[in-house]
Amino acid sequence: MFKTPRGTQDILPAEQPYWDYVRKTAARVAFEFGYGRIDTPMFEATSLFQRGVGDETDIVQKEMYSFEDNGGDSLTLRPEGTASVCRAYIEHGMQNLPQPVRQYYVAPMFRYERPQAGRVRQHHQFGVEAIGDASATVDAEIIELGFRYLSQLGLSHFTLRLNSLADPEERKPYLAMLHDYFSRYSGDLPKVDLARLERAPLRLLDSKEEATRKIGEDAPRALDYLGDQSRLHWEELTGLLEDLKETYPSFEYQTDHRLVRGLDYYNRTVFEFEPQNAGGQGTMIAGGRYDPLIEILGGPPTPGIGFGSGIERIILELKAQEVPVPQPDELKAVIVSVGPARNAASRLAAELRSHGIATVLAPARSFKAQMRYANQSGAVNAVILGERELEAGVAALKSLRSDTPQVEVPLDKAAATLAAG
RNA sequence: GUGGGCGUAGUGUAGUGGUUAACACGUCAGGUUGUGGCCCUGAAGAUCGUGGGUUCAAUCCCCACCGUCCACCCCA
Repeated sequence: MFKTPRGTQDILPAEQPYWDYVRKTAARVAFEFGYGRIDTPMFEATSLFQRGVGDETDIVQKEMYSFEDNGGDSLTLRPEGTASVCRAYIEHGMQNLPQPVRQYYVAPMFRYERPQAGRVRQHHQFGVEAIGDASATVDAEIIELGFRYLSQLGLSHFTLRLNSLADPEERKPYLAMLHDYFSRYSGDLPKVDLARLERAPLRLLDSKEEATRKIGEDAPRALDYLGDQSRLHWEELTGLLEDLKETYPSFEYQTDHRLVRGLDYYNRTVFEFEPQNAGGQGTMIAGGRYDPLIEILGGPPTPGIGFGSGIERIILELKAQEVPVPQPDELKAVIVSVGPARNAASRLAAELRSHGIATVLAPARSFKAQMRYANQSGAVNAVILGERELEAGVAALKSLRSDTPQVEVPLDKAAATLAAG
């Protein structure tokens, strides 16, 4: 028997209210901040991600769905959204638009990973990108957007962590210092982290190993190695975030020098929103500034900042916090009909639908079975159309939700009566 | 990629080294002739994840693989 490929899932009708709710909320909040929707292809040139995400990252090294098409081009199912949006920015000359260019997307992403809670091979992200403005105002705007998104969804009990990774030229000496620092404790480091020390020293800072965390508490902090520009940027940002507390009484953030990033293109501001009782894969929003990226991709030097938010994880959290989500519009009418009235029933169904009344025909079974069907369908009304009604030119309307008595209405009044009720 | 838990009808579970694998929910039908919900009766639905092995005999024991869940890794 066929099954969904590993790490993928069908989103069945019963789940759709959550998806509708999240997508609509995302679109509304993006709109409120002046972000326009962008859709990019689901696959791109493989080299876009190699260059943009970083050749050395795990995503590119071992998680991409890459294939060669019949023309011999190497293509890759996008593992993240930022590279594509930046490619579009360059390709369509968006530097000629008023800056910054604000765009958002809701789209599936693909990574060959081992599935677990909050991690699948096809996941969906709501992402926003503001390209073309280096000022801290935009950093604050993006963070506010993320906060508002979560708040509007009805989520609470989440935290915002914030850090600066400095600019690339400032990071080099910092990384060297970090490496030296941890090397001094190499005897006390667990195996996993010893391996990481050479590969990605920053990663030691957010290690889950107790021993490493302890050592990491006194490790050199990127924030202490910011250059003048980066420092000014940081101070402006934290100032703006303090102001945000005036607008949003529940807004909080904490700077956390252990917050780092796996993707290469980030500089300066990085941030994450996560649930307070986060399990393994809890991060709901992760973002940051990526000033070097556009140039890396062959565009003019152009700053940018954005975030990605995993919809599957948001939905997990909506369920965990028991946030009620709007249910789809209800089915209004099930037409129950027998024998010679079935044709008239079809015509009546078309008539009701043309008035925007959701209508289904009960299956051609016994009368009793049709009534049962109507009851189980969850519809508001049964519309009964039998020989007697047909002769009288009426339909019998019976409420399935209450015990109000059944009424007969002329066929041409049925739509109006149902719409009113 | 590493480690651990788990794989029995659509769903949730029970069960046993040996004849027709059980229960609940769900589905379908019927309970007299045109009225649902409750109730009653019946039916359909499972190669007991797959492939090997042990055994006279395996759904049950062993191994491998696959899948799933969880943690690591990584990340949204």
